[in-house]
Amino acid sequence: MAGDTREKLLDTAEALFAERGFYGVSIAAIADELGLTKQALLHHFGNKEKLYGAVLQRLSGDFERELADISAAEPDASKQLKSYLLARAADVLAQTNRSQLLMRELLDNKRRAEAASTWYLKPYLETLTGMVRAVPGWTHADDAEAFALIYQLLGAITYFSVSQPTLTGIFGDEHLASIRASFPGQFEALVDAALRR
Amino acid sequence: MAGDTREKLLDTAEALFAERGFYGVSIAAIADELGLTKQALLHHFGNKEKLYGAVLQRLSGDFERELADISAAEPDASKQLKSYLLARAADVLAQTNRSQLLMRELLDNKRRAEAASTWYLKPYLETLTGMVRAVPGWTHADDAEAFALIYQLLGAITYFSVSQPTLTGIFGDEHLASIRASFPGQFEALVDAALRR
DNA sequence: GTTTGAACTTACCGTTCGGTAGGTAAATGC
DNA sequence: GCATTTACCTACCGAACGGTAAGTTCAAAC
Repeated sequence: MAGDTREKLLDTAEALFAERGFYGVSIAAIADELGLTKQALLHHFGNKEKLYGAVLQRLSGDFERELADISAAEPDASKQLKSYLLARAADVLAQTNRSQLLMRELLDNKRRAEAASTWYLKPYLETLTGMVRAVPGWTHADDAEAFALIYQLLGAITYFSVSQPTLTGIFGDEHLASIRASFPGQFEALVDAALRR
Repeated sequence: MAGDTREKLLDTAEALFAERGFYGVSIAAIADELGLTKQALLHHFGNKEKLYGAVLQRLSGDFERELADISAAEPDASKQLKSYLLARAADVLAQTNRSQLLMRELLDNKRRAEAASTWYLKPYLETLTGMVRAVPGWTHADDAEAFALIYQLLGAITYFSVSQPTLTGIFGDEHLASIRASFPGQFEALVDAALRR
């Protein structure tokens, strides 16, 4: 299978899994969206679980690459962390798909057999906690403290991202737009406040 | 149907919906867990969607009641907010079920027909933003700013809560226990830092 | 110019899904 | 004491599910 064919299949599968969840999408539905039969998809990925795994694996690769890029571009570890978090906040507001997919995976993976599929998060999280301990005032924090901080900040972003569709229903487009507009500034203030201790 | 029978049915349905999601649970599976046939469940709730709706409605009632209790017990609005957030953090770490269910609902409700089922969050969220504006330094914040703050703090809690099963897989029980232990303190520091501006 | 293998296809299969129809047995109302 | 309602049950139904089997088509390899 050509590389860009594969990308196209994964794009569609990723979008649908994000929107409806693993159990909410059939392979036939994904194939339909692509103009194929479900057997064509099964031919390429073996079964539904493997297709889902391929989607997650690509996502995790992109994730780590993004983090590595920022690490390479910015020597100051404290600024690395801050700029990474702000970049993620901006990214996640613009495109909610991947946040939703990751959130679904957090909710579901305990039940799926190959839990291995999510352990890829470990190096990513460890890189982040390493960055925390490079921040002045946090050099003596233990693993648990650094991790709790990271998770609280990632949570602040992700939760909002995931909620956006619902918030449109609750508040309407205009009000949500103004909330969105004030989000990055608020979040930056939160990051600054959290890191300064 | 007797009140406590209904509670028992809703308890089981809530636990399973939280664990597997709407599409991941069949009414037969819920009924099995209760020692009934699926037709008995359908008799009580009409259809699957209505059963799910009843679960959400009960949850939202409990939610608002909890918030009202704290408002009644504590006159200082600033302390109300803080103690509510800390109480939720403690609550959510102890029992992850309801966080998971709400998260799933955030992810799915856009697709389900009766979006009305989640708008119940609106008064709850408005009460919270009202509390924010009673905090010194936040009296002149606009709706959007207050809301963004609330969501960032709720997100910090909820994301961690939802992630716990996965984190056990990544880090093991012992390390997760130490993260859990440091979480409330970290979160209190985050709340203090966020409110002080 | 034949072989091979990838990219699909149609045709199924067994299972499970949500939901309906129609019944029974026990409690409740009058 | 009879009628009605409630709480279940068994027996189905059509549709959709994930997956297998067995081709067909077609381009590249040798």
